[in-house]
Amino acid sequence: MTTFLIIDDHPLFREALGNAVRLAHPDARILEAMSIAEALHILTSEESIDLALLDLSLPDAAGFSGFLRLRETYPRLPVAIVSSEEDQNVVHEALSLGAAGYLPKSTSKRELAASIGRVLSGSISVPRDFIAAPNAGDKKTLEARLRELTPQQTRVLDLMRRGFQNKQIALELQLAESTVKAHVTEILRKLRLYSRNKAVIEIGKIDLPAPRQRQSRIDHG
DNA sequence: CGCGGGCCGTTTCAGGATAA
DNA sequence: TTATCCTGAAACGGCCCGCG
Repeated sequence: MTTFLIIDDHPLFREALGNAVRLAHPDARILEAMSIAEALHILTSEESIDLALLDLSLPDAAGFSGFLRLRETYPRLPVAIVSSEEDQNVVHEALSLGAAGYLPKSTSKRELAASIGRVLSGSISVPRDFIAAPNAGDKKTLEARLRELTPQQTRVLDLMRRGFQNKQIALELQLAESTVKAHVTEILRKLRLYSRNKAVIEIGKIDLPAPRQRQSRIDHG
C-alpha cells in the first residue's frame, strides 16, 4: 500500500491534495500534518512513507527552510513541493535542493494525480512550462556530486559509462554482481539521476576524474 | 492476443572491515 | 564507540521473447 504525507496548514488544500492523491491511488493511506514540526513527529513513528507533499508556506517554515529540515532528518524521503509560487527560479532551486517534484497549486486535480504518479515511479515532475536549466549550472552541480562518490563507486561509474553491464563490471572489478548493483544504486542516488541510461548520457557530457588504482586502505595522499 | 520464463536493473537489509 | 565503506543475498518490477 502506498502511503502519503501531506504537509499543509490549509484544510482545504489538504483535502484537495488528498483527493488528487486518491485519484491516482484509490487505496492510498494519507497522513496529514499542519506544520513541519507535526510532520517530523509523524515521521518518527511512520518509517514507510512513499511520498511527502509539502507546502512551502507553513506556520513554522518559510521558503525552503521546512524542506531542508525534512531533508536533513530524512534524506531518503521523497518530497514533492506544492506551492502557489510559480517563479522558475524557485522551481529551479527546489530541484537543485533535491525535491522530487514541483507541483504548482494551479495544477488541475487530474494533472496533479499524473504528476504524483511520475514522482512515485522515480522521475521528477515539474510544471509543464518549466524550462530546463542551462548546461553550465547542471555541469557544475553534477561535478560537485561526482566528488561525493567513493573511489570504488567512481570505478564502477567509469565502467558504466563505457557501456559495461553489471555482470561485466563485476567480472572486471572481481566483485559479485549484487555488489555492483548496490554501488550503481548508490551512485544514482548521489548523482540524483533516475536511471542508469540517464547517468551514462549525463556523465558522458563531462570529464570524469580518472579512477585511481586500488591500493591499501592506508592512504598517504 | 495473453501467459510464463528469463534477464536486467533497482532497492533493501545485513555483516565485516576500517576510520574517526 | 560510532560512522562510513564495501560486500553480498534476496525480493521486486519491467521488459522481451517464445509458446499456445
